Amino acid sequence: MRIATWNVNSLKARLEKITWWLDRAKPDVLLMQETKLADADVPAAMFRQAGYALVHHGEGRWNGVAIASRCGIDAVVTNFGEPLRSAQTSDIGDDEPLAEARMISAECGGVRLVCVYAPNGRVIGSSFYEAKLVWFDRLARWLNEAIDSNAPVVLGGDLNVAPEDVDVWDALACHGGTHVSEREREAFARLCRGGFVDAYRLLHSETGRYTWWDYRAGNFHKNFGMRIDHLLVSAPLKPRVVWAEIDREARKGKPIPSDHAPLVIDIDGPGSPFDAGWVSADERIVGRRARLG
DNA sequence: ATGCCATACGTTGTATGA
Repeated sequence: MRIATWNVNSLKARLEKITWWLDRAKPDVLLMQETKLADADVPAAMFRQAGYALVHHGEGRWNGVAIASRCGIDAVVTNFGEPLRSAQTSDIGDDEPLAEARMISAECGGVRLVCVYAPNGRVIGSSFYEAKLVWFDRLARWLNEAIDSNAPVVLGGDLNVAPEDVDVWDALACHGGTHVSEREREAFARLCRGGFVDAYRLLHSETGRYTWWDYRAGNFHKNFGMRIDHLLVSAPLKPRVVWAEIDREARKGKPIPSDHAPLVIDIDGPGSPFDAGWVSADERIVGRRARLG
């Protein structure tokens, strides 16, 4: 079983790229974030033609999460099982980050998938940063209450946290910003203490592997990125993960790609092979010298 | 990176992203 996650940065703008990628990587389940669509506007026909059922949880302009599956979709949960209330709703408290479409979950082929898009945080110490941490609290609470960690579960998506310094291109340059702060990393670590393990790091110890690169300043070409998209697996799945890769090829070329690349894992057996397009360690060093020089 | 690119919404600009 092949499971993938991809922040598509607009499902509408990425239709052609996604169609290409479904045929390329042939995932059984694809978790998507930043669809930027209302539920009524999802391109269900495209996914159906490609052989996938689609469930979506969106609000329109921002955020939006979806799961495409070709091995069934059952028991769908959105927004931690609560109604999506707008920020204008008067009874919503500061500790109730329910106004944004950032979570959808479903059971596909015997695995419970939890697809999330964590808030960005913007600036450390800002209200957005605090809201990000509150959102992680809410996620941890829902996992604790609603999820059996002794069952096969995959928690995946854009978590907007680089768990370790090796997960960013330059730890010094990133220091003081969001995605790498102690409190954000603690929120990530708490998920792992709750029984989940970072499936990519199970199989890859190398540095220089990222899932996001800024569109600007040639950052992709220089491999100045961050590993902020993750697939965390519950304990029963840990010994069943046989392969993991970040598809750097999907971040290239025309039409314009998302600024994130898909992350893929195979459970039990290998899926359809593809070349993820990673350069050698030596080439990465050349890129680094070019910046420092 | 100080927002250099990209998205949506909407209209000659604003909000957001990580």
